Amino acid sequence: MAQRPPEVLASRLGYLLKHAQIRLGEAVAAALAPYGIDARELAVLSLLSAEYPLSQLEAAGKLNVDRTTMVALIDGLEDKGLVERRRSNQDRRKNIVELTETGKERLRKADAARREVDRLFLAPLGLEGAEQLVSALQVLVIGDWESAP
Amino acid sequence: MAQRPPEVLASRLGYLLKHAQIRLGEAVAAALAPYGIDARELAVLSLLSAEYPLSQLEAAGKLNVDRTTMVALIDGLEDKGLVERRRSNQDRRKNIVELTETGKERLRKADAARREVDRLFLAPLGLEGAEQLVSALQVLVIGDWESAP
DNA sequence: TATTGTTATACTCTATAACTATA
DNA sequence: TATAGTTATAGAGTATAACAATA
Repeated sequence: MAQRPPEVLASRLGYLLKHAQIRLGEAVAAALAPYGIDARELAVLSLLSAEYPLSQLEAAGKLNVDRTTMVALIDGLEDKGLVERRRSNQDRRKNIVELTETGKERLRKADAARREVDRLFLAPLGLEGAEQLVSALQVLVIGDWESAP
Repeated sequence: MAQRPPEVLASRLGYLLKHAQIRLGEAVAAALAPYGIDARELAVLSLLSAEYPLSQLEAAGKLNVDRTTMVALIDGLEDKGLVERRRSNQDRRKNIVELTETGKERLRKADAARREVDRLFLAPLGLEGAEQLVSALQVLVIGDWESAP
């Protein structure tokens, strides 16, 4: 297990963000394990479910992963029976990726588990504090895009 | 450059923490480049400056890096003339790592640059919002240790 | 010619195992 | 026997380059 954070580092934004992410990541990984997927695969399923239809390259762009990485990601999800590739009729170079029925069901359950992890993770802040934290992070991460659409 | 975040992901804590870290990390890397060190090397210098004396293994433990990784890290800092190894007299297996005068000076300037990046990064939140965010992250990351000393 | 998906390859980062010296 | 530092090696993860199919 990790040691108590050194005081010099404990006030640095980078350190705090990194370790918050590490701890949340461990909790999410544990919560998702029973569903046989990891956090990134869940993100792929969520994206494909929300924005249809997406080709592999379009999904890769939105998730900020390389297209070669996306091939392996979709391979994995397809092996698990959660998504299917089909050729686009509009552009036969593109693979439209869609969730199977199994994939939709898995997404529903796994995402509920993830939301519960988020809730427990933020619990020490109280309801209001948790909402403030999420809002602040949204300003920092998404705020830029408001002005550059 | 990255695309605007997909709406399904923009409310997820993991996504927000990850991307906040990515953006801050890019800004910090750019700000530190003139000083010839990266964020982790700065963390090593800060730690060695704050807690003296530390052996390589002790420093590795506090920074949560493998001892073999620490060897390479110290090698790099030593090549740059920022730290020096010396055998501990109490236990000749241990390398005490200490900052050189150049290292102290570099730390001072580079850490000022890092603090300025943090300040600018948090500026959209206002002073109070920035303080609230840091406090909330400290509760999430450090809070646990209060009860387990 | 350019783009999409794919494969093979190379690269980066970190961890594991084995060795030396010290305890 | 165990620990600290080191080195060499292996592994995971990702990116780069080249290729086939399609536009």
